[in-house]
Amino acid sequence: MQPVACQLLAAARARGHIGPVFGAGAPRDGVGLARQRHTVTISQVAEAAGVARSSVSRAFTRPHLLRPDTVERIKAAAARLGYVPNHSARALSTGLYGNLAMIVPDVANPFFPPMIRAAQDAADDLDFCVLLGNSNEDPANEDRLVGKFVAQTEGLILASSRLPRKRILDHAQRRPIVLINRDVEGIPRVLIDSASGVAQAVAHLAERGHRTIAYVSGPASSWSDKSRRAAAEKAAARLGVTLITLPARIPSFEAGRDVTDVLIGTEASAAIAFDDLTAHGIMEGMMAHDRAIPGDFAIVGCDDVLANLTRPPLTSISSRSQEAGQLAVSLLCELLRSRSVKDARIVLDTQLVVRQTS
Amino acid sequence: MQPVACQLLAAARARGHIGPVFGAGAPRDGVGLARQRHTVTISQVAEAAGVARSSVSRAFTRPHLLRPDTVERIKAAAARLGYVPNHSARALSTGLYGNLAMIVPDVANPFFPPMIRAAQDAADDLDFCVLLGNSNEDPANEDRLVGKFVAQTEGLILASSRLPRKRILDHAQRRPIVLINRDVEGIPRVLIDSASGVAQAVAHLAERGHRTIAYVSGPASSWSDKSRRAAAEKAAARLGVTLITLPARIPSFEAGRDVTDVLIGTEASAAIAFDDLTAHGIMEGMMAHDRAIPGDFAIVGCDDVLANLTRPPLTSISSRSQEAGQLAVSLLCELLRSRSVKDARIVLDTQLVVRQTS
DNA sequence: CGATGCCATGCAACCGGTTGCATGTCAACT
DNA sequence: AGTTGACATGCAACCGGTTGCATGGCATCG
Repeated sequence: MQPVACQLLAAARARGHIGPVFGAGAPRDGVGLARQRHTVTISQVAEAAGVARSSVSRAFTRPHLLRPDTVERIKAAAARLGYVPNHSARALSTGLYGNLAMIVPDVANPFFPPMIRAAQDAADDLDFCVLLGNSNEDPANEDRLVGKFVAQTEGLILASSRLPRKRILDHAQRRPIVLINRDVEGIPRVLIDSASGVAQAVAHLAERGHRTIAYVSGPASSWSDKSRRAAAEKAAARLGVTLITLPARIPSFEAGRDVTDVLIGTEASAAIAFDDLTAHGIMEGMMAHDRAIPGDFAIVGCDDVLANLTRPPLTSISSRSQEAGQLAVSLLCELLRSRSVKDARIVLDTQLVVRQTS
Repeated sequence: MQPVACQLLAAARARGHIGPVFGAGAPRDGVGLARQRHTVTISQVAEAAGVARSSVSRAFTRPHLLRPDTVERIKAAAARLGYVPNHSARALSTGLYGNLAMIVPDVANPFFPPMIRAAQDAADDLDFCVLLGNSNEDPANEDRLVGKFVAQTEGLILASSRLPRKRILDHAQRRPIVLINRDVEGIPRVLIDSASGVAQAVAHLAERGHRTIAYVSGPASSWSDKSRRAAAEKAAARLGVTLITLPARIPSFEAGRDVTDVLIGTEASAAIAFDDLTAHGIMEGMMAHDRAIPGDFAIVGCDDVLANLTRPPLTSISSRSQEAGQLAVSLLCELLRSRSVKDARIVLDTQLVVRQTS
């Protein structure tokens, strides 16, 4: 690392944890953030334009109440002075923040960025700002983030929430919440029903002659994982093939690679993984053990985030994460308008995308 | 799509664009967002605890000013009522928002998520919330987002900003700004110096006997692109190899694949691409034309976001996006503390990572 | 020409915390 | 016992917009 960088980081570390800058019950002594330099306020614009403060306010929020030339004059003065409305003041008096929050387990997991993007674009269309949180797959952390965000957002979107049901219900009582890939009755939710795709995958593998199939699972608290596993078991039972389940804690390339050793010791000749990352790890693991894919071992991923990136291209189950992100925002707005669509449950079904690993 | 989803989206569309909910100069008539249900305020806690409002405030922000048992009593009352401090009110009176904003060209471009995550984790440590923006590679949009965010953040991080220099300087005058991968004098910046890696790549390719090398460029307004191209030209000149440059507008798999047709018509036997996505597109394009990689054509990517995902694994130039994200936050905090580190310029050098496409 | 009413604007209270200053209490010290 | 001062708490102004109500001007109508 460059010396400057080191120095700065060291300085930051040394001082950084003096105390939080903000947050519920946080003392702010000794942090010494410089207060924002004096900004232009509505009063200064009023004075410059020779009108009352309220007229300036109206010029921006309800211009039809003022004479057009007055609006013009005020806006000109505002522009000249570089006036920007103070968000907090406005939020305080209107009770509206203009913010939404979105919390995901891991921003860097390729499943989420497209979803985040879609949600953000949708929010942006409605002129909301998006606060993004990263729970790091940790319920306690997720809970903390919700606490941080509720104080400045109209509502929250929790994607693949790892929170206990009870906590979600608690939070939902304070602020509108929409869930993605988590099924809690009474809370509006958008579910990507990978179960349908998983069932297709099992059928597909059975058809190719596989008699024992492994399901390599994901996070225990994940609704998606539960639903995928259940679908796999059900389909297997119906088709008379054996299904075994292997755990792979946090979904990642490494987790998949590590589980391969166990996988090789089983009867399974094919695996369905919780997600594409895990599947890819298994692919590499198998190849490292000189197993040909799909000749010796077939693999199906989930969420289809890698598509043709792998060699051979990975068979996977389509995900509709972008639609989910967008719908979650729509749903949240609906919820904000009328507190009535309480129990929406939108299900997006999925398809098996056959490529060359199966 | 499911009927429910359709219906909801239709409803959202129909109503959605009545007008923005918030924002500078946005009328809020007719939107009809329900005001947040009545929340517990400091006054209610004060009454419940039998103290003045100011004491409640102090119990949370400077408890050492109060007798311990009073603090206890107040906190108990607050907890019982479910009091949560109002973020806006606090921000209004202190002038501190506790928010940072980060704007990137494209959240879904795999280069950014790790950087976003690192920045977010760093901000979280300092108890800041992060507002995320997606400029969609569009300067006008980026400008608009800055405008939306300044009103509620202490400072902004612009990653790979596409804004004209002038605009950046303007914005920096209102709010502290830190840049990532954009070099504007007077604005603190963190630069991932891919030039060093690009030079290594050219040398590496020259050594393998390539006499003509193509540089497939990225966005014209990108600092990274300019610096990579310059480094490639300089290294080529020094080593006596010919360098040709081909444009590929927005970095993506498709752009890379599309440029292949042109590439094949040139003398080049190797290419360095603006990023890994483009490189991957070129790989596929070449394979579609029955060119072997690296036998017939060598390819080097940049940013190393795909690593061993491709077949054969892509030679690339390491990026240090996570460090960059983290450093940007440190730098911004530094800037907030003392308005003095005005002209920091942190450079992170990079390395060629040789895999199997070269 | 005076009454009527609409329209444009101003006034002042309010949103919910924070904070400088004033006040009151009590212990310690002369 | 009286003075001093530290400490705990209350009071009220303030942060910067928003908004219900009051006011004054002007055009319209009878």
